Amino acid sequence: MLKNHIGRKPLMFPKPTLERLKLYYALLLTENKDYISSDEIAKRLKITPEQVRKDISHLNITGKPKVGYHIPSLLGELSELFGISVTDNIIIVGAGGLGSALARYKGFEKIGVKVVAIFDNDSEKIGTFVGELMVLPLSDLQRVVKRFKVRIAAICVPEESAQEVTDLLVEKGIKAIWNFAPAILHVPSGILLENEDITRGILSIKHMLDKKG
Amino acid sequence: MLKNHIGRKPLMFPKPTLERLKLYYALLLTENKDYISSDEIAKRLKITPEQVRKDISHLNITGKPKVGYHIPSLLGELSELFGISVTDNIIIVGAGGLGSALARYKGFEKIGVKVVAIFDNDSEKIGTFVGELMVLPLSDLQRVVKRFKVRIAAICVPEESAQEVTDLLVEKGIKAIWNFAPAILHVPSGILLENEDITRGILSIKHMLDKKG
DNA sequence: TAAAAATTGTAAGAAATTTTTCAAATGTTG
DNA sequence: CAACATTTGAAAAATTTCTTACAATTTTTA
Repeated sequence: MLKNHIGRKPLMFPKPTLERLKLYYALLLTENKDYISSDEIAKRLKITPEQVRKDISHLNITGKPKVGYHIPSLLGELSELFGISVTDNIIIVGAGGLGSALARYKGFEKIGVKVVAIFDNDSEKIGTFVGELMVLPLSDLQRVVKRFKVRIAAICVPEESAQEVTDLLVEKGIKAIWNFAPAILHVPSGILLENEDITRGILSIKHMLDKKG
Repeated sequence: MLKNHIGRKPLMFPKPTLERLKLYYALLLTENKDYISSDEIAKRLKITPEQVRKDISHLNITGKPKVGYHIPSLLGELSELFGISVTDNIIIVGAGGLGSALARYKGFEKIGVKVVAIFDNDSEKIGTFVGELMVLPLSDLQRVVKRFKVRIAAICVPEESAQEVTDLLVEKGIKAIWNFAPAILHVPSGILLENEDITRGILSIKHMLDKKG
């Protein structure tokens, strides 16, 4: 359980519930009906409707028997839960293939995320453009973080410099590290670390393909 | 629990355990000592040593009191568990920013994954090179899948064509879909689907930053 | 309007996972 | 070599998460 201070509702979410709530959010975004039943969400996501109802029961929302849940309300609750209504300015460190792809990613807007800068150490890359953004040297980091009130940084540098970059970011006031490097990073307590190592996904696939169906 | 047929050991893994085992694998890859204790693994990954021991107890390996676990053996067990010793030829569909970045990703080799082709529909892109690979039209799909015995395909196309591409891939004999599109995909039973939607990671960050630390 | 059907909400029970505890084994030190 | 410290391994307890079961509510239909 993740505890939460403010009142209103219990506001404690089992971690697995939180993961599923993200899926509901993604699903509902593409839905253009007004109402949806737990049964339908369940079928689409291959889980049980009871599970869906239980998850949703954590939110400040209530469904209508025989009709289902009001999708805009559900989306509203989930937006609030995930802080989507507040736009976060984020920065990307590392303008290689992954960093550039991330900088151009179209999906950020609808979840309240805006990439305000991309950094690199390589003087060949500095000054070139990735989409609309000019690649900046790390010496501009402090200025940008202050100016745009950046709390989140994505790390897209090679494994060997990931820790170094992390330390620098934390020093400059970054509060959350979104790590795309295949490295185990260390952060001071109070700093959030989210690992996005893509090899994990394919390890699951390989495991399942070989060991099961 | 994920059940498994072949004997030797119980070979059933709680899903959370499996996730942590991947982390151990990543951690141990960068380690060059001979032995490591549950305590050290735990400290690095910010979990408890008991948890680590319990996880490792699922494997066909046993630690030495006062010394710890033999790292090469542990790596060997984990490699086998995740099928890393067997190389999988995978293909990428979608030669945009993300697809290209993925095709150039260096980390695949050490987990037994090789990208053998990248596809796109856009005639502007077909024939251009991404690293060493020429972008191919989807009409070449069948040939490549057969020729390289491809079981896994990564989907890096826009949301709106993701389902269509999925259907095509399944039809051509692909057994596992690694989905990078921000879409809820449907696959026939027996086909594995692994979602890698990167927005999920940052939703977690936004939630935690606002609601807690 | 009353009965029927569909759907939510929740409490209780079951299952899965994590934490606690502690005995057994193996090095290490005096 | 004996006492001690460290570390594993495994059983038991506690906690968390999921499933089951069913009552309550609302719409539909006759």
